[in-house]
Amino acid sequence: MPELPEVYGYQQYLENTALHQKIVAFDCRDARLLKKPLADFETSLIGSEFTGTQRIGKYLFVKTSGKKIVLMHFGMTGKPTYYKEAEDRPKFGHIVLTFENGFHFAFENKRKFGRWDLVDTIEAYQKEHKLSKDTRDISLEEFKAALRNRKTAIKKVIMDQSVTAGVGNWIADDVLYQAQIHPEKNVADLSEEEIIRVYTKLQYVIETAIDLEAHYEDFPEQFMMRKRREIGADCHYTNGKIEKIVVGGRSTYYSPKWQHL
DNA sequence: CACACTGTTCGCTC
DNA sequence: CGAGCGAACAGTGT
Repeated sequence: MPELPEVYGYQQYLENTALHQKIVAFDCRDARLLKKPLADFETSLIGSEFTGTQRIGKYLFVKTSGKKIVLMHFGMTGKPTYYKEAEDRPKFGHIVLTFENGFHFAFENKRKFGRWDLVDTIEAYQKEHKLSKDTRDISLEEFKAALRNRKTAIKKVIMDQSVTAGVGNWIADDVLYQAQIHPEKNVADLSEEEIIRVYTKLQYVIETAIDLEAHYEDFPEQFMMRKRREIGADCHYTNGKIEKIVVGGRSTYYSPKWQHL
């Protein structure tokens, strides 16, 4: 599920449920979800509180009253759930915190691609992992600079978290559909005007998704989100059909009549 | 049964 | 060193 708009929602959810409460227990069923030893999480979290959040793309940093910042990455199938009764623990709630008031915060992760890490500073993490600025915060000039010297398909480049943080497979397809650019078009062959169009639609698609709380079925009809999983759907802009190809190893939906190479 | 999947990371080549 | 590429990771859903 999570691209930038979903993680934006998870951030709001966490802020509205889990801040400023003493953590009394930390339970993790599968240590593969933890990038640091379990004992480090226990030491850092038990007795502390979450105090605030900062999100960069799909990376959610949760500040604590202790020394460490918790980094939550939801992978492909993650989401948070706040609940009261122990028996309501979600089936895939592999990491669960318990607060002093008895409520729990679960990190659901069906496919176990999600991760929790402990970091000292967000800036250091960002630098070390070459994580770009959040897509909503990147300027046109910064975006242009990040594209310079790249020589591969535009879709791969906008999905690169070191170029702009937050774009995933679905958003990328919609951005290029709205910008009328073929997903396999080489970045080096894009005109200045096309780059501006990509930047503008990147902001547009993400703001639309945030406004609609990432409920893609509620998107206006002209969005590619509405056509996914429906091969051969009608293109909104032409009398052509939507086709599915593979770009950078990911399923890619586009309209050949609308998006030319 | 076979295949697809909203993401990241690693190892390899150039 | 850094870009590009493909595989690997894990488990569920169809």
